[in-house]
Amino acid sequence: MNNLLLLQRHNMDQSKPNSGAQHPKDHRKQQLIEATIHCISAYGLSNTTISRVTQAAELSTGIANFYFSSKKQLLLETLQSLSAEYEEVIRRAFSLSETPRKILSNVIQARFDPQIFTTEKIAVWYAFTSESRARNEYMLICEDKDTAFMESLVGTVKLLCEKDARADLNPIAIARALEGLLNGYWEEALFQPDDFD
Amino acid sequence: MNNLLLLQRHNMDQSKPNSGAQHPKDHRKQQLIEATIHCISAYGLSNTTISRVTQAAELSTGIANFYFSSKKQLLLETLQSLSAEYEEVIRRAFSLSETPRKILSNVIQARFDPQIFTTEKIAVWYAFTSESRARNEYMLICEDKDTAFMESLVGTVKLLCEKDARADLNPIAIARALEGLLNGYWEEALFQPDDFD
DNA sequence: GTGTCTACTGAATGGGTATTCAATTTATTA
DNA sequence: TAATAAATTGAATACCCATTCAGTAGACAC
Repeated sequence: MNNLLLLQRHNMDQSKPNSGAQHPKDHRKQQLIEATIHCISAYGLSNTTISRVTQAAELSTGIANFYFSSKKQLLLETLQSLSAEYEEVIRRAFSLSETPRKILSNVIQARFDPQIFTTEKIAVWYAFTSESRARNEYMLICEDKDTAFMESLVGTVKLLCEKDARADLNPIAIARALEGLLNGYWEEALFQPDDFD
Repeated sequence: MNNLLLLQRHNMDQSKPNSGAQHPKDHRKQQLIEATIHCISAYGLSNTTISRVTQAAELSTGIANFYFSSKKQLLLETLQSLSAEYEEVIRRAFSLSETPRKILSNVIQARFDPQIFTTEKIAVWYAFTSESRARNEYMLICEDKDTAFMESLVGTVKLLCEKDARADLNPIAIARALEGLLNGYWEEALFQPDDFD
């Protein structure tokens, strides 16, 4: 209980520097979303319960339905949060407007950015991807994650090929192989937690 | 009910040609495993219930616990069945002992073999992969699937590089990129059911 | 101090689901 | 055909879990 109160205070305090952009309410939501990511990773989507999530967040059972209309909504917002974070990291890497070669390098780096390249988060992506056939809301988000990245990647590779006057190379195939390679490293992280570049 | 009886007879009849290797019991198990694959693909692992599985198999509720000690066991054997099938298809492609180039081509073909390259089965692989962090039994099988394939792939690519006297190429990197490319097509199948080579 | 508002709690509720098992149907044997 | 064994059923059981809501605790106003 003492921990709980400390945690609340701590969160409240943190909310002040963030001007008005982030309400105190959002802190609790974010806290629950993070606990959800942890639980999906640790127990799997099928064994992620409200009770486990709220326990991981060191809050009471009822809190989840106080901040989210339902468990379904909590899961959806968890995926949305993950997606927004991913897109932000990748977008930033692209927006550093330098040479195509540098952009490509930055994007590859970005895929290993500790903010998104986490065993936990990768496990959660897999979980939602696998359920996306059953849930259209998931499908749209998961699909977006890949296509947005791929389109930008193809564009950059195309620029690089033109710059180097390598018309013999197929930018789409190269971008695909690169994306596949990166996904391969992501998947590997799932099986071997101790993993390097 | 009529359908059910026809199905049973049908299965029994089929069991006879298979000598003693496959007991009649195995038919029911296989039938339930196939229904499980369908349900995981259609509803997701978290919404796959015994009731749904048995309904999909057009059998009674109790049957699952008659052939499998528990739901957990049914899921595990479903994954094992999928894994055995995958390995068999890939192994066959490798064992056709021809030139490295031909082997490589066969292996790539094999990854699109209709026996394993099915939207349903790919969705199920994703589902189990995502839960593998939580369940060690899943982890071992999912990991095996990838490493066994990769090792053989690296070996073949290495042969190919030597044969063509291309010491400048890195076989491991090439094999990884190829595997990534193939996985990319698999993932795409999840989102775009109408998909070609 | 009293009152009110907001954030939060956690026991209680209700719906769902895995599992059991006595009864029934089907196959096998005498 | 009758008797016995094996396979299958599905209602009953017991458990789990999402959701609710009456109640508690702290913050702030007066």
